[in-house]
Amino acid sequence: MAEDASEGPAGFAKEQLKSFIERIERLEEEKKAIADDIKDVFAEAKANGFDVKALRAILKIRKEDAEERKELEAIVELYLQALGIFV
Amino acid sequence: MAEDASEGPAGFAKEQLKSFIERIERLEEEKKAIADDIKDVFAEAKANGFDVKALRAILKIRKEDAEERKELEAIVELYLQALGIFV
Amino acid sequence: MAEDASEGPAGFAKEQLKSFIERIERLEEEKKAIADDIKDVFAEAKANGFDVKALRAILKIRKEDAEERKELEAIVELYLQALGIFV
Amino acid sequence: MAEDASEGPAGFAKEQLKSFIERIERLEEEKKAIADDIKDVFAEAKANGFDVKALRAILKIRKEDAEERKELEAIVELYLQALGIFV
DNA sequence: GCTACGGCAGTGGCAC
DNA sequence: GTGCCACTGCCGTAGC
Repeated sequence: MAEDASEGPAGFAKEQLKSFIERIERLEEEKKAIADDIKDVFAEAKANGFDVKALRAILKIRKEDAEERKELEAIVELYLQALGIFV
Repeated sequence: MAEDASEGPAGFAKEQLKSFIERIERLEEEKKAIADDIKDVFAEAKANGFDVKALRAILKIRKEDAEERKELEAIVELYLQALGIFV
Repeated sequence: MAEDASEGPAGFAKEQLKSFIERIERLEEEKKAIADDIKDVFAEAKANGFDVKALRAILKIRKEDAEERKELEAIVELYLQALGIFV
Repeated sequence: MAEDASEGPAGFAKEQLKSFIERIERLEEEKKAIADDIKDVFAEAKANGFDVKALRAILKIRKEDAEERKELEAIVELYLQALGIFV
């Protein structure tokens, strides 16, 4: 037989391609489901009288604080390394 | 005491707010984890010689097809219901 | 003469197109020149014993602080508006 | 006095550091201003009926051509130099 | 050369 | 029904 079992007439791994496509599509479905869940939570919060825009602002600030903290730790680490020669 | 135990001095349900915030943050973490997984799959596909841009194009086409199909089904359903009155 | 002097046989404003293209190319050159200047400054700093990575970290933090400050002002404004009914 | 007047207690040239940071921030502002100008030109072109995507494609092609030409010239130059030994 | 990041454009949902 | 805002995906740029 002239060709590898894993490759079709087109000369590439058709099954592998199919697999990648399907894995991604599956993951994207999951991602979308979670995005929908998030929407639901906002809707529920709103139904309980919370201001969605304000909630978003809070989430944003908390996210940025967390990131900034990580960055700060990184830069401290960086400085410590830079100073390491003197320690 | 004039106010409900679930409400603090600020006059709103602090615990409830906290709950909403945390639920959303948790979901966003999950979403991000999946996004990372998708990235990994693309990377793996690339490592296996596939063109990522082409993969994206395929995914896009399939997605559009799926949506068109859903729309078609929806409209067919609508017609069937409309006809149902007479059937 | 059947056609406007500003339009060629292709039916659109060739000169105008040329003008847009050249304006953008000129601006992109300027942009690149500045990017190169920035690179030079980093190189100079490095030659003076500064850690480029640390410089970048500082710049990033300063940039984010400035942005965050703007956002904070925006959210304060938001709150003030929300409270406006009580003022 | 053990240390240079230009260095503070921290043992490095604080003023120099400040200078580098500010020079870079200034240049980045200029760069951003130009990027905004470019945006404006695209917007203007669009308002005049041009397809922005097509404009970008043209710019890309011209840029690649220019780069290829430069590379070609560089290699020709290299050859000429190599041959120069024997000429 | 590849990877990661940031900015921009297009799309969809929400409020008015 | 229209306009506005947020989200996602895409592209070009910058760093390792």
